[in-house]
Amino acid sequence: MVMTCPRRTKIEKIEHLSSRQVTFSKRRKGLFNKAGKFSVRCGAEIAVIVFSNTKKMYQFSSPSMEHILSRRNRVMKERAGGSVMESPEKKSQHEAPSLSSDSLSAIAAVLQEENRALNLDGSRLKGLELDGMSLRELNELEKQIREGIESIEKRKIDVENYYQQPVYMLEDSDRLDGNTSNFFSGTSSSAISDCIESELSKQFVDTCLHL
Amino acid sequence: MVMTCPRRTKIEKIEHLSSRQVTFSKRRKGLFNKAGKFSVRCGAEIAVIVFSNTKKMYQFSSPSMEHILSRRNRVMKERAGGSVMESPEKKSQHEAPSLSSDSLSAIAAVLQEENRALNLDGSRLKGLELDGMSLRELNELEKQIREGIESIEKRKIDVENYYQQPVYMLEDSDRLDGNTSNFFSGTSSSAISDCIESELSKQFVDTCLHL
DNA sequence: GACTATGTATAACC
DNA sequence: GGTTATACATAGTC
Repeated sequence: MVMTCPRRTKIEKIEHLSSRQVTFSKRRKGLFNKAGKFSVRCGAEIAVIVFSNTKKMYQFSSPSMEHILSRRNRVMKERAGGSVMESPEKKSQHEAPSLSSDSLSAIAAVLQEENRALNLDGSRLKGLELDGMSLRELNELEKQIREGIESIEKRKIDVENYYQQPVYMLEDSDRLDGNTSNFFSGTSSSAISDCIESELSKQFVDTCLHL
Repeated sequence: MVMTCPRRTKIEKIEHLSSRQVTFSKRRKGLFNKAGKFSVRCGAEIAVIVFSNTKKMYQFSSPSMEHILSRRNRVMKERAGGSVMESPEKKSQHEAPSLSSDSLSAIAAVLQEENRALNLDGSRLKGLELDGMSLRELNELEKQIREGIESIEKRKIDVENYYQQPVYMLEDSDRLDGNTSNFFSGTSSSAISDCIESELSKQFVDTCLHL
């Protein structure tokens, strides 16, 4: 019988390199596992990004990483907008100032990155570019797609009924449809797109950029 | 003496709303705490982003979130660049010429529109924003999605077989397991994006965005 | 990489 | 929000 145990309560960097590396692997696995259970059990969306000492990157996310990061971008943009417009006169919008070349290029760059992410998301929903996805991610993707099919089938029935029914049924049909998009209500483009639309100040652009 | 215990091994969504919310808080705290200790003990950089059912966002990160996300962007960028079949000349690119404000606005506008379209595409593949689609279009969409599922199922089988490979494959398998998307097929969105990519790459993407 | 003694997280109760 | 019985994670050893 061996005296094997984690007796240390001290949270400090592990000195010995090799044992630090093995601990890294174990804890990473544990953390990702915990994150996964958390997301399932609480219906939450979770993303975890880890960089090891050896510069290697690992990531876990419950829906896709791109999805969560873009959702975060949206939130950050809202917050930035809220805090920037904190002045009492926030209703009185300034005349949209033209953006500097720097801001524009920054925006273009971010848009480009968002495009890349959106493209990847879209491709994967079509079953393309699946390289590098874990089994877990694939299952998640498949689940999402199957939910999508259900919505589409429902919608098809609605549309069929629409053709077969007098006009006064239209409203109900639309209501039903409105309920269909329950989870992602705010699917209006992206944070950065909005950014351009409202032509916000350079200050805000900088906020956007600290993704 | 009460029989209080977490006897459930089943990992499924908690039914009751209020208990799900309290569990969310507890688990979130636990996860963040664990992430923090992990980062200290292993000298790793960690970022965690959580969205609750109630749409609230929480985040934890060991250095700053911005630092980690920008580091991730850099990695993704490298991977995308690495897997793209680059023409030999492409390495010796021209000195990025600075673009006029006007051209940048135009580029941004195009990107924005592209973004909008991509967003809509993605949403529809998820069964959202189906308003205004004809029956024929819906059928087309469904067909595409079903093809996607087939690819994914095939891919899942591949990945499963991958896991069953002998030990010498383990290193790669571990990377897959860690959800590390090791190679990103860097298919740029479109001709326009490609064009912009070359124009912007050095000057803006690298400099401004730290991609 | 498996084992296991011990530490830690947490689900149901108050 | 505190407590506690149990499930789970993990550090050290083989």
